[in-house]
Amino acid sequence: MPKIVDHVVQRAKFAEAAIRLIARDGFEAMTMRAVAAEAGLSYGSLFHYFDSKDELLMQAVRHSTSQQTQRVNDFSTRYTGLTALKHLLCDDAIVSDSSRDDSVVWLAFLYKAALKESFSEMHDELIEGWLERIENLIRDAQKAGEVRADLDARFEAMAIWVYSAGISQQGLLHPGRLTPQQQKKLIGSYLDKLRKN
Amino acid sequence: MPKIVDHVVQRAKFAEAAIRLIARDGFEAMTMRAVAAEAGLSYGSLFHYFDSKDELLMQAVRHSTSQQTQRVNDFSTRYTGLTALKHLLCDDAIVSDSSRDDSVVWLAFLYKAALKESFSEMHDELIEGWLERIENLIRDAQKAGEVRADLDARFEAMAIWVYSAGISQQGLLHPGRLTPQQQKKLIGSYLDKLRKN
Amino acid sequence: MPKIVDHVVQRAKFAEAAIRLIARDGFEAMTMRAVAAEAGLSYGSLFHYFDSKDELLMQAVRHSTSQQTQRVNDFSTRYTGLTALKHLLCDDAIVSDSSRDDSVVWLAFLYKAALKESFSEMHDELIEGWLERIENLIRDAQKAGEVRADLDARFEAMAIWVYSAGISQQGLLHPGRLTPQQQKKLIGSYLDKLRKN
Amino acid sequence: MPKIVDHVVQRAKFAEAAIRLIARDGFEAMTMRAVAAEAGLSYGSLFHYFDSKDELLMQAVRHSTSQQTQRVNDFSTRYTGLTALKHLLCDDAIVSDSSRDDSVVWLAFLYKAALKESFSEMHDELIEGWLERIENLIRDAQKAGEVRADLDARFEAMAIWVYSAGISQQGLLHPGRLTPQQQKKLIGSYLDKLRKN
DNA sequence: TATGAATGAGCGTTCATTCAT
DNA sequence: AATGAATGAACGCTCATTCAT
Repeated sequence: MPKIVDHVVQRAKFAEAAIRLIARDGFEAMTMRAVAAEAGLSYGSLFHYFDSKDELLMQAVRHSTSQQTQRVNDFSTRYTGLTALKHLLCDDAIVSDSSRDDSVVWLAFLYKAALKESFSEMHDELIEGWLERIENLIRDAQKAGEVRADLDARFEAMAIWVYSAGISQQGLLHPGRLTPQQQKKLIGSYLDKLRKN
Repeated sequence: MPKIVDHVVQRAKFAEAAIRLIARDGFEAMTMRAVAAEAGLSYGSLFHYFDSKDELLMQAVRHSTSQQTQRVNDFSTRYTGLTALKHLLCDDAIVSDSSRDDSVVWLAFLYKAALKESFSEMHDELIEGWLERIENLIRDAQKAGEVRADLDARFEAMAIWVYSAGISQQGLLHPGRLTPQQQKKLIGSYLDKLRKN
Repeated sequence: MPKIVDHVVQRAKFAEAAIRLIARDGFEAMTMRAVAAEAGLSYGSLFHYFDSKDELLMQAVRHSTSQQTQRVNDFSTRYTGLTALKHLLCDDAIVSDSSRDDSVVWLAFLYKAALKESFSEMHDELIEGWLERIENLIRDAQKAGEVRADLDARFEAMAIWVYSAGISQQGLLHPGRLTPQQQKKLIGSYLDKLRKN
Repeated sequence: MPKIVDHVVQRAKFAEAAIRLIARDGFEAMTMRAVAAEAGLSYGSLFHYFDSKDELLMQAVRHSTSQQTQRVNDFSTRYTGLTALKHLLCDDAIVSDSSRDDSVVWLAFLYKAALKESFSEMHDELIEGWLERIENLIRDAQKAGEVRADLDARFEAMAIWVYSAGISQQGLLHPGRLTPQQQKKLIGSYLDKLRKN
């Protein structure tokens, strides 16, 4: 019988190592050798788990977004409507020290998505998931009377999404100018504009 | 004197070639040889005009933003206040086929700015210029009674900026989902929220 | 006892898989993993049956030549002298679609034999067997009065051998220019030159 | 002005180095680094002159065959008919120590030609040239009354070609069994069979 | 100044072989 | 015996940068 190993665990180790290295120097400057070393595993084994460097990036993105998703799900069970939306956006958009790594990985991924079909498709799917989630929360908030009923939920979801994408981007690039507090304020200010009266 | 003009012209040729190649395959995939070939100039001369590949990227960004600035200046002389702001944002944010190249270069630049001091500094300066411009237009609009006087112009400028950055990003990645029309609508919808009553 | 049969059967399975893969892309492009997959057996077990990739090639050659030998033996029991020789040569030299795989493996083996002692020795032994067989058939034919008695059987055997080696090689490389019919005609034409009057 | 170098000379240096290394260990075992070192030139420059390792092999084959062709041309101007043919074949087929390198390169090339279209095409063209040359010499010999007029020149050219290919192959693999003298004798013996009477 | 040849460190990836289970 | 995960040296190839002309 072969050595028994948990593929999921090994892939996660590599993905986490990749996230740290991408955050430090970018995806292109990250070498596969460095990933193996950072993960504390051998160079050769890296290629048992990932067919290519690009696939490793995809897994890194899945890893970091699934962690976010998990946190978001926690909020969803505790809050509803506009409050849930605020938590979702704050968790998603706000770039603090603790989430800087994920943000750089995300930016690397966006860059790839702008250039390569396979990444673009994955990006599409991820975004569609977020958009639906936001749209549904807006509808909930409309039903609960928190948000003006005349707004088009889909359109507002898109607006909220691009807004938080912008905040995330600028928060990453200018942590001094756009502190977490300011990011929260921007989001709060935007959501207030949706409120009934 | 004519030599200096030549120098500027050559740099512009290289910058334009770089923009096309970055838009096609990304900055890392762009080779210096390919830039020279695309520009129709010799390989060796490229290094007379740019000390490094990174410097060429910076010049490409300067080239593409200066063209935008020029267009924006045209609007500024013809319009004022909220109308000028709308033109500025539409020109800056909206990603159509014709501006896709510039948008990819900008994304490559953002990615670098997230990782490398020298790019980050340049990004800072560029953004600061845009922010001031937006802030001043908001103040003008407030003076003209177009925009509510109780709003903090600086804060709203920041909000507008991140919003348009998000639109630009998503417009690049999802030209199908976020068409130029929808981008305009998003901007218009946002500016409307600033209007008095 | 049944274990030994199994052993032989497994080796044959691997050898046949190797033959198919070598014929497709060459020995160097053939990976041990691919052999195991093609054979439908596990990767690790391959190394229980063969100490190295080179040994697998040797076994592949043995496998394909032993099949030829078997066919040749059939002819030997049914025919004698020049007729047997003709059958032997046609079976050995002629490259049809069905024997292309074996021919590529043989070429890979020749190439190795030109470079590596261990392969060269094996090649020597195989050739020596063929040469003796041919020589004996020529002698038989001489005794039977089919072939001129003044010819040196050993020398003619060598000539026949290199001739058929050349046909085999060119038949493999130019199936269009050197069809099975033409190959047969070349062999027939040559053997005719040995005939008494 | 750039450094002035003779591309043809540089390519020849690399090709000769490649020929020596292929003859020693085979094409697959030959590394590009070793070629550069053997040629006394830098590793990087190798790729200015050859886009790939396969292209280097092609050039090595062209280099070694063009040398042969040159020698053959010398014979052609000095001899005619059967005598010229004998010189052509002896030069082409006979594997002595001095031509062993070329023969191994040729075998490596044959192996590639059996597997890869681009090599196969090049092989085709080379062979066609040789076949025509042989055919013409046979016709000349027929006109001169040296060779029986009833023979099909094209068919006999093919026969001679495969015969000499076989001799070359076996001469390479068994220099002990098939010495240059024996090779000459085989060729002479074959040509005698074509002679009138 | 202009040119393109030269350089070599460094990359992603491969893969025969080993070995723990 | 059987399995497939682990290993790491080695490969072809790239390319920014340097430099001789």
